[in-house]
This record gives sequence, C-alpha cells and structure tokens, in this order.
Amino acid sequence: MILSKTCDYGLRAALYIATHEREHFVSIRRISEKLQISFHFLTKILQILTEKGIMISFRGPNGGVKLARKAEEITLLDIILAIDGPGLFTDCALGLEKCWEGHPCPLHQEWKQIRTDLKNIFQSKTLADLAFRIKSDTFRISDLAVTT
Amino acid sequence: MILSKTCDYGLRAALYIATHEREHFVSIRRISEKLQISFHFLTKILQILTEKGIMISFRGPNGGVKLARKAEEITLLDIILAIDGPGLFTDCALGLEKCWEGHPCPLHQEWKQIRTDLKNIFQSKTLADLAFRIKSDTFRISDLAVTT
DNA sequence: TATATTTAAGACAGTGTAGTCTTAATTTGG
DNA sequence: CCAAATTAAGACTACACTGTCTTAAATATA
Ligand code: SF4
Ligand code: SF4
Repeated sequence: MILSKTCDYGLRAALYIATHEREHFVSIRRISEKLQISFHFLTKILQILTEKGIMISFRGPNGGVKLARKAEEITLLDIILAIDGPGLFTDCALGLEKCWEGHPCPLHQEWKQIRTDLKNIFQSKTLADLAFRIKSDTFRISDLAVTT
Repeated sequence: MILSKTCDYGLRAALYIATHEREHFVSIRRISEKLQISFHFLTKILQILTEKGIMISFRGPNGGVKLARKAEEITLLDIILAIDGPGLFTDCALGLEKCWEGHPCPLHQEWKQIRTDLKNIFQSKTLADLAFRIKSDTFRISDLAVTT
C-alpha cells in the first residue's frame, strides 16, 4: 500500500466532510458509520488533523469536526504530509539512507520522476476537486455503493 | 516506503549478484557484509527468490546463490512480484476493497496512470541494465561509498 | 444543575513486518 | 570418514501499525 491505512482513512474522512456543509460540524460517529471505519480509531486520526490545523473540532451535542479552511484550499498532499509525513516523496526506492545526488542508487532518474509525479498529483487535487467528483455520484469513498 | 524493506534487500542483493560472475555462486555471507544486511534475514529473503525460481542456490564450501537466468532476462518487476506480490500495481489509492471501473474512487484516473508508470519502469529495467550502471561506479547499492 | 452528547487522551491488545538465533541438511576437501 | 563451509528450516523476539476500550473534559439543553 502506497499510503498507510491511517492515511487512507484520514483522506476518506476529509472527503466525506468536504462533501457536506462547511458551516456545520460533522460528528465522527457518523463519519465512521458511513465509511465503515472504527469510530475510536478514526477519532485519533482526526485528532491528528485537528492538531495540524487542518480540521477544527468541537465537543458536546452537535459537535464534531469541520475543515479549518475552505475545501478549495486543502490539498490531498496537506493531509498526506500531516499523517504519513514526507517519506513517500523523499525516500530512496532501494531504501538507502543517504541520497547523494552525483552518486545515487541505480534507479535515481526513474524514481525521482515518479516521486515528482506523485507529489504533483496529490498537490494539484484539492478536497473540493474530489468532493465535486463524489457529489456527481460517479465516484465513491466507501466500499458501500452509496454514501450519504 | 513504496517497497517493503524485505523487497529492497532482495533487489539490492540481486543487483549485487548481477554485478558479479554469473557462473560462480556468491555466498550470502559475503552479500550481507557488502550490503550491510543481516545475514540470517537475507538468507530467508534469498530463499524466497530461490523458491520462485529466480535464483539457484548451492550448499557447502564455495556454495551460495546465483541467478537462475541471464541478468538480461530478469526484471525488477520479477523480484518485486516474488517478494511483495502485485498489490502495488493493483491496490486502490484510498484502500477500497473493490475497484469497480465505472464507479471507482475519485482518484481513479490519476492513480491508475501512476500505477501503470510504476509497473512499466520496473518491468523495463533488467538486472543487467542496472548492473551496468553500478559497474560504471557512478551508482551504488549500499550506504557505503564503495561496494565490491 | 443534571443529563446526554461529543471529542480528548491514554492505556491496552492484536497483527504483521523485521530481525535473531539454533539446529538440520548438504557439499567440499583433507 | 571427518571437519569445515554453506544454505534450509523453523522457533523465537522486537517493534511498528492497527484497532479497542475506558475515563476525562467540554458543551448544549431541558
Ligand atoms: S536518487 Fe537513488 S538513492 Fe537517491 S532517493 Fe532516488 S532512488 Fe534513492
Ligand atoms: S480506480 Fe479508484 S478505486 Fe479503483 S483502484 Fe484505482 S484508485 Fe482505487
């Protein structure tokens, strides 16, 4: 898996939130049910996103989490960096510790290109972009056929 | 990490072997020292490659492992599939279990392309290709500066 | 104020990957 | 045949990632 399971859950939750009103808090319980993710586990993941300033949380009745910025201003990369860190975009394909340019591993060129492509994709897609696709009902963020 | 550590070790060991004579067996002890990989762990990894028919092993003095086919005929993909399996080239970017084309996750297009690019790179590079780069002494397969 | 709702925090368990160690089997060479 | 070298096999340990559970803190509303 290219992203950790934790990160996949975080992305899917963020997309669920982005497909709903920005003004309301969405309860984690609800997200966990809709996306079929363990409630407690998801709580911890969203706490990370809250600490990192990507989400805002609120306790008590009608509480939950919501996006800290507009969905147009949050990229997938923001969430991936918050949860998995930058490793995917910096690590060596062969697991070498030090990547000296000028004396790199033999996959240098190809891998560097792939890493760049990957980063560009995640950086160029905002939550709003994907939320739009999801709302069109052609795309889904759960193994269930329908997610409301 | 895009490949498991086990797979990185397997690839690096295969590249080390490919940079040496095809006719001789190379001892696992030597590979582990040159590449700074735990001997016993590497033994198990190379056993996998032997089981899968990518390597041939031989016990006793002057024993070791060697490539079962010519280095020109073994691709990186062969080794990755043997160790990590096909998941990297088939799994969903968001971790969904089922990937219905026609109702996929919202990263469908982009991710499918990246997966294809990745597979093409690994499939188009043979051990011989990379061994050539390594022998030119510009590239390395260890954190050490020199690997003989 | 009391109760219900909801996130926060942290302890804890399960699982899989990574790594270590011991013993067995095979082969060579003296 | 015997000793040394080397892979095979499997038990075992260590650690990180995933997931569960319990208790605390904050908030709304009746
Ligand atoms: S250049 Fe080579 S050594 Fe450096 S990160 Fe890329 S693949 Fe790894
Ligand atoms: S199309 Fe979408 S759902 Fe299917 S594997 Fe690709 S990313 Fe995953």
